[in-house]
Parts: sequence; structure tokens; C-alpha cells
Amino acid sequence: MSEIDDLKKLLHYHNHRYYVLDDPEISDGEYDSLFNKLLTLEQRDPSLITPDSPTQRVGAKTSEKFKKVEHRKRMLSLSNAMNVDELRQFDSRIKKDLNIIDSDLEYIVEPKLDGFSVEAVYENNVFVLGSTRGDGNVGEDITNNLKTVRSIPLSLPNILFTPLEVRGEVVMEKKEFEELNLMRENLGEQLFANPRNSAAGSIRQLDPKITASRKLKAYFYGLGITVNKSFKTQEDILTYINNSGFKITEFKKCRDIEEVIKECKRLENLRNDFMFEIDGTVVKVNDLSKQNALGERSRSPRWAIAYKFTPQEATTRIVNIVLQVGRTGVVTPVAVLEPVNISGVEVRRATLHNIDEILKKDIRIGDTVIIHRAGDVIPKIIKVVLSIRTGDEKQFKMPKNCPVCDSKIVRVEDESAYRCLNIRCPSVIKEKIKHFVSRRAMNIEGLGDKLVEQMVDNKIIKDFSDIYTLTIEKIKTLERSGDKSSANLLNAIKSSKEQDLQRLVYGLGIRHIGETISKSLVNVYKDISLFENANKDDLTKIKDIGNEAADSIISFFSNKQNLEVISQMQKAGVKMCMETTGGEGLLQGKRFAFTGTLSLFSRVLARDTVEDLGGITVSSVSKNLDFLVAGDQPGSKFKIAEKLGIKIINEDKFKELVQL
DNA sequence: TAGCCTCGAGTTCA
DNA sequence: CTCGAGGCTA
Repeated sequence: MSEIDDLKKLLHYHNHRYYVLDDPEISDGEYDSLFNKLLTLEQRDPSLITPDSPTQRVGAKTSEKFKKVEHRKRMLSLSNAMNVDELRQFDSRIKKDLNIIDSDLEYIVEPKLDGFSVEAVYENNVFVLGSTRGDGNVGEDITNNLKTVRSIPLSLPNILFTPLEVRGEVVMEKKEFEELNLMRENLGEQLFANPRNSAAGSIRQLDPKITASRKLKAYFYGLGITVNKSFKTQEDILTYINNSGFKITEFKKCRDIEEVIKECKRLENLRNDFMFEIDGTVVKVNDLSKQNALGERSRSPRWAIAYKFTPQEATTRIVNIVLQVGRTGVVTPVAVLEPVNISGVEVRRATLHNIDEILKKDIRIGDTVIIHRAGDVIPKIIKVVLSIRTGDEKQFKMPKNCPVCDSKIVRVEDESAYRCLNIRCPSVIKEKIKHFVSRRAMNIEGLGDKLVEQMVDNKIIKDFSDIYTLTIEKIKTLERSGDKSSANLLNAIKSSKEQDLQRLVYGLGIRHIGETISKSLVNVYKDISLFENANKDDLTKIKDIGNEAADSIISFFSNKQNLEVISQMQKAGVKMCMETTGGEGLLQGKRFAFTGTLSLFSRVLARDTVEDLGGITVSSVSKNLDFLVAGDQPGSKFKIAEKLGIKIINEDKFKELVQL
């Protein structure tokens, strides 16, 4: 056998290890050197180049449009089940059609990839044709582009039958998609709305070089025409496809429809853990003879159904853009949306962050937009659907004055935010007070957002100190404040006077000073009066305090009004010094993070427990972490911790550790 | 000075 | 949760 053939075999093998099994045996460098060796040999005698050679993945640009390709067997789509009931209906309908009365029907459940459907045809072992689904009958010839997808084998190890037609989905992994969009953003190019569009756009490129650069993956799930009759089940087919060198997704064989439902729910919960987008599951009757008996409708088979996850993406219209003024005076534009249901909640508003964001995405009032709720909860506007623009949309301009107090708003150099600098701005006052009374600061229960707003509007309070001069008469002038609730509120205010100093310092809302720095500050300056004399040198010696934070502290404590408010609070009996703490704790200096649902502790209790014992709690995992406490259904932190070799403990272990 | 880590700040709905 | 930026470290 020639050296060229050996090299090709070797490269195919290592390509498969790398791109299909994700388990390379040799380094990238070694692969490249084998590849270059083959390239040299082929260049010496180009007549030896075969179409399945690894050097032929990226072909020449096709100038004309894609050629049409007729599918020998129609590529169908799937009917949808929008909920669990529709899955059960599907099951009973099939059983009726098959005359199955008192027995169960076996199904295969696979994740449904949100990508681009393709077919790859192999003749005598060699990849000869790649096509899109098109309308199901006729697709487009994308052979050259599919060849660039490294997880698709160019030749197969052994022939079971020929031709072999495999069907699957080309996807772009989420990470890849984000990187691509980031790059396009830097180049000022139009962004892709989601990984599916991105995969579709990449596969329909006339220049295979572009497709090759997109790092697409392909997963296969079925066959086209099948001359071979040895397959009995869908499971056989998946196993065969996989053994022939294709990537397949995980799948599960289910005894009955209830197990199918369980599996669908499981995958739905895990959807964010997949590297690629999945928008549902595909449920197929496992037995091929039963599939045949059921047959197909005009556009979809009767033996399969797609179970759709509750969507995390939706289209809606921007009714208006309004402005919010936060506690730091930042003026934030917020889109008011036509209410739309995404993953079970009605979304009406979405932040637009700042004017740069609006201009970058070219968002206008009246635009139709795609909004998204990923693993998190916060809706995000992904992009404007430009194709439905009527021309009646209104561009949004930042006003010159604060929408609340009408004073001039300014944009600090190099910042995208506009700020209202009026310290008497009612909105700023309200937000500052809400922050002061919030759970993590002074924790005054019963003083919620609505009440604070009323109090400021009615001029009952104008700064923190006024909270401590409230009387039952004043509170009762407000809506929905009776004897009982007013008394409760006064009690809560009274007990807040004893809060730790660090909570007070945090509650003051000094720029750049959050919970952590408040704590470090309080450890050094144990009495509020000492803060006034703090100098920059001393401050910057404290961990995490640099130039900006130090300046911010000094400027806060040299402001007369601030000092006046503090002194008023002191007169009202608010504790202004730190209690001496009793020595070293059990967990002194140990860093903890939590993930998943805890059952023995609430998050707050777990946090307080650690901190009472001198430990530190953090919200993200890094190599400095000492313990990750994992509850039920841990999130991404779990994987990161595993990778970094962080000690992961369960709740029971944690309980032992804190000796409760 | 670059790159990593952490902290702060803003954010939606039930 | 996520982003941006301040601060720390090599």
C-alpha cells in the first residue's frame, strides 16, 4: 500500500478521534505535520489526489448559485407537541392505529437540535453529495461546504450498503456563536440572531473557506433510502450511524410514554448545559416495522413527534422607550414591550442599558424585536427584525434634562452612561433610600419600594436620617397603612438601629463601596467618626481599595450634608461602631461558594453561618475557593470547580463542617 | 502593562 | 446572572 494511502488512513483516524469522539490521541502539531506530509506528496503528483483526501476539505469557491438536488427519499419535518398532554395524545393515537390495546409502546427520545438539516450521501464508502433539506423534495447541493465540517467523515470504514444516506443537523455551538458575533461586532458587521441562523448562514456560503472558518459540528439521527433490512429499530440505526464514524447525540430508550415524558422533562431542565441550542426533543417509535405500519402524512411521519420546550425566545414590539433614574443618578433607557410570554412569564419591560446599546442595535420605538431569556431570568433584546420595519418607527434620543427633576444630565467622558447629578432628584433619593433599607443593608422589613416612594413624594422623608424620626401619625397618613402595619414598621426601624456597622456603611451607598469593601473598611475603622479622618494612603493599603474607591470615600465623608445625615442618625440612636468580635472563627479565612438548591439551609442562612464563623462567601468559583457546597441540581459552578480541582462538598458535609 | 479576579451595580416578574 | 471596570499580580 502506498504511503499516501497510509497517511490518509491515519489522518482519517485521528480526525475521527478529535472531532467525533472528542478524544484526540496525538497533539495538534503532530496532526499538522502528518497533514503537511500528505500535502507534499500529493503536490508532487496531483493525479493521486482523491476527493476523500483530508486535504480536500476546503475546496474552491463556487461562483454560481447552489445546484438543486432531488432527495431520493423525502426529508420530512415533524409535527409538534406543545405540552405533555399532547405527548399522551400522540401515544394513544398511535396505539389505536396499531391496534395495541393493553401493552406499552417503546420509544426513543433524542434532543432536538436547533440547527440546519442536511443529508450526506456516501457511495462505495466515499462522501459524494451533501444537500440541504429544502422543501423536503428538492434541496441544494452544499457538498463543498459540508466537507469542511470536520466531524463529518469523508470516507467510511466498512460498507454495509451503498449508497448510504445519513441525515442530521448542522449546528454551531453556543460558545462558537458568541465568539463569532463578538468578532462581527468588532468588524461592524450585522450580527446573527441565534446559533441556528448562524449555522444556516455559514452552511449556505458560496466560499467554503468561510464555512470552514465557522467550526460547525454535525450530529446525525437517521437514514434516507435504506436498502439494508437488518435494522429492526431506531436504536439499531443510531448505533450503526455512530459506529460508522458519525457524531450522534445522547438518546434514551423508553418503555412507555410516561418514561418518555420524564426524559423530555429531564432534557428540558438540562437544556442550558448542552454545548448547542436544543429547542425540544424528538420522540420516535423505536420499532421500524411499526414505523412502517404507521406511515406518514404529507409533510411529517406519523411515528414521530417533536416535543417543544417552553420557548426562551419570542418576538414582540417596542411600544415605548422610557427612562429610569437609579440611585447613582444613572439615567437608563428601558423598552416598554407589548406583553409577551417567554418561558412561562409575561415580559413587559427590558432594559436597553444605555444609548450606545440602542444605537448599536439600531433600536427604534415601534420596532419588532426578538427577545431572549437564557439560563437567567432577565429579558434581553437580541435584535430588531429589520424586515418588518414600516418606516413609521421613531428614533430615540437621549433628553438633555433629567426626566424626573428636569436638571441637566451629563455624560462623563469615556462612559456610556448619562447621569443626573442633582442630589435632590426625587428619583435618586427614592432609590438611595430603597438601597439603605434593603435586605442586605439595614434590612428594615415592611418598608418596601412602594412605601418609600409614597414617603418621598409626600415629603415625609428626604434622607436616611428621617427614617428614624418617623412617628405612627406620619405613617398613618399614607395609603394602606393601618395601626398594625405602622406599629410593625416602627418596630423594624427601631431594631435596625442595632445593625452591624458594615451594613450601615454599605447602606450609605458610597460609590464603589459595596458589601465586601464595607466589611474591610469596618475592620480597620471601627467607628464612623474615624472615617472622617481617613486619608488616602491608609485607605489604599486596604485590600480591594484603590484610587477610585479611596477618592470616593474621602469625598463622601468631606461632604457637609452627608455628615449632617450621619450625625442625625447617631442622635436618633443608630449604632455607629463595631462590636468587638470574639476572636478567630472556626472557618477563619476559608472561602465558600454555593451552587444548586440547598434543602437543609436557605442561601441566606448558609451565608450567615459561614460568615459568623469567620469564613468568606463568594458568588463565583475561582482557584482561590476552598469549598464549593453543592445542593440539588448544581449549576455551571460545579463543572468549573471540578476542572479547577476545588473541594466540592454536599450539604451534609457542610453541616458537619459548621458543626450545627 | 496585560490579563486575571473580584467587586459593584443594574435588572424582571410573581 | 451578567457585564463592566477597578484592583491586584506577574
